[in-house]
Amino acid sequence: MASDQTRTAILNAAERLYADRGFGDVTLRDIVAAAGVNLAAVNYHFGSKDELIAELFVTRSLATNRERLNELKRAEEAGGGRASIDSILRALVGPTLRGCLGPDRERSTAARFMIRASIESVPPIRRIKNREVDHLRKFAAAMRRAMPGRSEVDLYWGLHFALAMAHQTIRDSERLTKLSEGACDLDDVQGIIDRVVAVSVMALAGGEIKVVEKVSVQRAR
Amino acid sequence: MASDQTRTAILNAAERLYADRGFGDVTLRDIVAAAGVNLAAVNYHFGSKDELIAELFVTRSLATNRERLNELKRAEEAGGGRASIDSILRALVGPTLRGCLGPDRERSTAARFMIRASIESVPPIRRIKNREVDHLRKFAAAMRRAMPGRSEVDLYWGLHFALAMAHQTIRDSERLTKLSEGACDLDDVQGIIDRVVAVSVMALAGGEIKVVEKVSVQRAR
DNA sequence: CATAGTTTCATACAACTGTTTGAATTGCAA
DNA sequence: TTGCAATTCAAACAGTTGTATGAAACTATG
Repeated sequence: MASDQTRTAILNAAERLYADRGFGDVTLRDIVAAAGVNLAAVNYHFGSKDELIAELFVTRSLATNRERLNELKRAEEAGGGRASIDSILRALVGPTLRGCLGPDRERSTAARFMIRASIESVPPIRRIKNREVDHLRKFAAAMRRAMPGRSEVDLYWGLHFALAMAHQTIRDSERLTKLSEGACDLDDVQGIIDRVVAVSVMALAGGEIKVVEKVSVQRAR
Repeated sequence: MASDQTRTAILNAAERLYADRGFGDVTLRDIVAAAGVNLAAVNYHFGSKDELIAELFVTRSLATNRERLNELKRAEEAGGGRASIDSILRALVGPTLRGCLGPDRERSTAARFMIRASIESVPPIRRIKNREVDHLRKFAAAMRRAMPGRSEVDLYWGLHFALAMAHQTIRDSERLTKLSEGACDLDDVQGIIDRVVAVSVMALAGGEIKVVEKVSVQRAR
């Protein structure tokens, strides 16, 4: 049963290539060359190029969502059923940022692939991506519990901005490095997470120091 | 001299198509069909597809930068030589947001094209885009003057986050609309600009917050 | 009007895309 | 071993891509 070997070789090669170069200019021939398998193997094992992409996206999407929800659950348990806004946002942006940035990018391929997928809206993915909203709704609900005084609209914008900062940091880390001439350390993942979370919390809490102190405590560990 | 007519027809059609559907799946034949000109006209007037894209990007890039700098200059004059951090950030994200969002998207094609260009990194554009850093440096300098007490790193991150929120809002406005079930009004451009600027200013001006964070950093090391 | 230079056009080209085919090979059960 | 299904492979397919060609149509100047 060597079929599994070929299948996973294709999946791994495709994920890496898509993560590195985007969906636009990666051909099936590139993938099979990188995987060391025959061209027809893709269609044999997956049916079509689109189905390969879809499988890749679904698998990784579920994994990322699971990781986020696990972290959210841990935060809620630690807080006696109600997580702090700080820890909620940390659960939201932490997994992706940790996966994409930092010096050890072993697992990062998966996360970088997801970033690509969230940027280049290719048809097979677009059809699936609607479910992401349902996933984010869980975080919106947790945020509502953490900040009952805040309006729905403010909460949604806060969530949106948190994801925006995280994603853009991953996508365009190069520009920030150039602009700051290396002063902004993109390898300090924990620092980046702290920063993104701190700004998001400020945006939601209107700059209350109490909340912020919590951030600093976690950062110092 | 009807050549100009054909040239601009191609430029307009290409810009609109690229803005709407991305660089990935817009062919020269799509462009010439939309422009109502012959297929060979593109290569005759621009040399190649890549040169067409490059010209489009350079033109629009200069226009956007000019608009931003004009707004920055006005803000600096109004402030007697030193613009407020608020107005600087407004000059940075305002033009793009106004161009891309809102109910009257007549001029938006140019701005949406620029967003596409900043997302899908196609070779002819990638070669040019390094100049953007020089442009952003002017805003970084203005921010430095407005907040002399702030560290360079904090300023760069603030600039980076401001752009991140603006771009993501344009790019993924659909998700926010769905998530909030229409509660977040993407047509209220001025409100969005205010929101992005407010959060960015908070991220930069949250004085005590940053101090606390800095202390915690020292403790952490 | 005539003519030189510019612009348009239909058409063809070579390269590349995802997909299919049918034969060859493999691994395992009888 | 024999037989059979699953898998791999080289080759070819039809479609699309950006680009090139050479003739036709046009424009403006003498």
